[in-house]
Amino acid sequence: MPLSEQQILNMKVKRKKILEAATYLFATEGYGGTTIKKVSEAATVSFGSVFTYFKDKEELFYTVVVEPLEDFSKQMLAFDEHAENPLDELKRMITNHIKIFSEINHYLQLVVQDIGQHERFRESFEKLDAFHDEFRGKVSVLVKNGQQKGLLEKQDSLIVATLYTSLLIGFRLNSTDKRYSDISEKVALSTLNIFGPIIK
Amino acid sequence: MPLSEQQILNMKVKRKKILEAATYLFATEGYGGTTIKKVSEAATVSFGSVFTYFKDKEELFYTVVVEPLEDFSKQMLAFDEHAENPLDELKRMITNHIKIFSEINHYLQLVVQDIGQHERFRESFEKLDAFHDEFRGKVSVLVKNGQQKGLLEKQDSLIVATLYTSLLIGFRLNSTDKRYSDISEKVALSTLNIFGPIIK
Amino acid sequence: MPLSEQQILNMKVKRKKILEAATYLFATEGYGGTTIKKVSEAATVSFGSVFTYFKDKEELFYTVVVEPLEDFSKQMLAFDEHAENPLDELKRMITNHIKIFSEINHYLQLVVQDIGQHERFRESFEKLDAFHDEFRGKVSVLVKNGQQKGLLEKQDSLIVATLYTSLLIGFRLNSTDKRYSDISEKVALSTLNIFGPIIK
Amino acid sequence: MPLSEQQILNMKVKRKKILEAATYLFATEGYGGTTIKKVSEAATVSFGSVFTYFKDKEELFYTVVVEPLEDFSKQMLAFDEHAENPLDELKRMITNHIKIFSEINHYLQLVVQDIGQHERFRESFEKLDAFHDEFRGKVSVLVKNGQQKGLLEKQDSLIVATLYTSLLIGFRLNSTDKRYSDISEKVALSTLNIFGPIIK
DNA sequence: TATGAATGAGGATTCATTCAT
DNA sequence: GATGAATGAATCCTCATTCAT
Repeated sequence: MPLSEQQILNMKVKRKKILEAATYLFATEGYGGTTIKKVSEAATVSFGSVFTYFKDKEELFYTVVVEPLEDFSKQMLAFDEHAENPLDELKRMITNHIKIFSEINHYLQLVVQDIGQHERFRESFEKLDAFHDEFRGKVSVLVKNGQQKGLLEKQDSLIVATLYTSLLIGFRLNSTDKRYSDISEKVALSTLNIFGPIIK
Repeated sequence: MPLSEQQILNMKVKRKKILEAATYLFATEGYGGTTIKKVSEAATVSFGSVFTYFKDKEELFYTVVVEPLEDFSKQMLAFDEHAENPLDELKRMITNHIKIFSEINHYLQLVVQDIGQHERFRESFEKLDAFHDEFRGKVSVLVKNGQQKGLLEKQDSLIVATLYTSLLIGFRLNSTDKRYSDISEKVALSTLNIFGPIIK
Repeated sequence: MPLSEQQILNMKVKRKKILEAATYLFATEGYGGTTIKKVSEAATVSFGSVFTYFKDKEELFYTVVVEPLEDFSKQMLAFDEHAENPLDELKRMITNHIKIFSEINHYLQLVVQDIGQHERFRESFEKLDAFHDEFRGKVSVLVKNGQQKGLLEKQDSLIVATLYTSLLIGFRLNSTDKRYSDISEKVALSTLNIFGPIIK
Repeated sequence: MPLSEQQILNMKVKRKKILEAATYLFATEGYGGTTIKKVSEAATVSFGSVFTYFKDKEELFYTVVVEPLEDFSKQMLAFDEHAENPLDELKRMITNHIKIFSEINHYLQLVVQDIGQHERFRESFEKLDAFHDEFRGKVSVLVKNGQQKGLLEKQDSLIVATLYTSLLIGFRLNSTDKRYSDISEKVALSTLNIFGPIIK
């Protein structure tokens, strides 16, 4: 007797509630500071249910880090590195990225934790690392494109791409409480500078 | 019976060994993943000794975060925001900062953890935050100085200062394994761009 | 709506599969080491079904111990304690018993567990104990019979009967892996000695 | 600062109390039915102390099975398989073994559990098995010796030795409650029969 | 001050049992 | 009857902290 539509739906909702609670808690209290009991309470789910959906705490953490990555990755890579006008594309990209980052406060904390303790969270770290490489690579191509067209000054494009990621991450970490939106335009403009635009 | 010179020295050495071990462990395994036993073993110190030097785990963490801050702060603030030639000073400053950051891999992990979980580590976070404000403020003054002298393009100097910190932090986080030194010069040059130098 | 023939048959088959799986698991992994999930998987039956057939784990264990007892008892008592020729009867009996025991490896493990932990498994233990008494009694009568006919040397017949049971049990326990059949004839002969046959 | 004599003594006592409580509980309630809490209470020791002395439950079980083996083994092997008069030696041995077994009620339950679930308790089982082999081998030599001297009838000596062990184990299991001592002499005499003594 | 055994509260995990479908 | 998700009590184990030596 297979599960009914309704049951499957309920389960999906439940699973999502757990993941959301876990994301928040892992981010704000760390892996060790997060207990399954806290998660179950925050998700308004029974204690045992957490284990119905996730084998153990580690799998829960892994899922919380890796599962959003696909969607996040898609958003972050949504720019055209071969654009006719690389400078415009760059501006659009930056604005977009800042917007994306402004919405993933907790997730980013998780990511940073995972990176910092990559020995401990090896598997999920590898996924993150793979994405990071892909992302930097693509940004780097766009930068080269801009440089060849004489729109950006010559710099090591991979380094610049890395600095750009660094900036995105670091800025989000630095701005825990403040509202991004108020200043995002200014931020975007200043950020563009990192790429050394020749005519703005 | 007062302690002999030698004893006092031994105790200082021991305390330092504990702090070093704790820094490494807190950074790589997190607060929850770090146990006093691990610390004592990594420091080649008896289990009980850790409690001789630190009241409890929390105090150990606090110390590990806050104690290096004084020295770190001094190094980070060692630039002249009223320099005659702000652009040169900026270059000098960046190079210096990158060098400093290259040496504090583990400590920075700690800092990021502390910031991310500032609810949990309130006291130490406040110290970090205070330093951050001071630092940004001073950088911001230097930037304004440069702008007034027409050497830097006009931007919101506080935002730029924040981005600069973000970049320093983010870049260090991103470069877990690679050797900074190999690329630090290029990084410094690209980083300068953030400040919008008009003539380089 | 009464159940169809087929349904009733299916249920009997299912029940039996569960009992067989449970016998094996209780025997090899102990009561505590056996979980309902394992049983359901080994019986290729759904998790919930185990509870359809057995109220709880305890009832399952009880059934697994007690239900085979009736049949086992019948087989074990299938000898004539008033036989004309007690020595021949004894030989026949021993051979038969050894054969029976050779086929009940797992069940015997269960029995021994039950006996060893009789406090815990009081109810089933009582059934086992009752059978044991009956069995020893009947063997003892046969032995006395033989002694009176001058075919067996005088010994305490109940003690001998107890030793005989002990030997059957002990030998089965000792021979986990080896094939009984290869040596069963020799074993039977040597076992006979316990009864002190005067002319063999 | 090494532990004082007194402390070391206390620890030995504590360790022994735990082992005794564990032996009793494992024997009467099984591995799964025995909880660390029960053990600690029965040993009048704090819960945590059990883990100070034994890494985990499994190690506790292992120790409880294997540690007494050395002493037990020594006692059980204390007979001369090359004795001038094998029959006398056999009698002495049997009496001695019955006495030994009369004192190890709980331990034997443990052993039987270990054997029955040898898959689960592989390591300790191997130790038991090794002893069993040695024991049977030595008994077998004594039997052969007796047979060559015409004091015992010809039988497969290894099978007889196995039957003998079986009987010792089986009898102990069968006699949970009764006092051995009352009947041990009769038991010894009847047991001797297994070896087929020609003149008694 | 140094040491490491003692303690028990707290946390992860398991699992028998219930129950809605 | 059949199924398997939901539940939380019970269990193993860890570990910060205490304290006797």
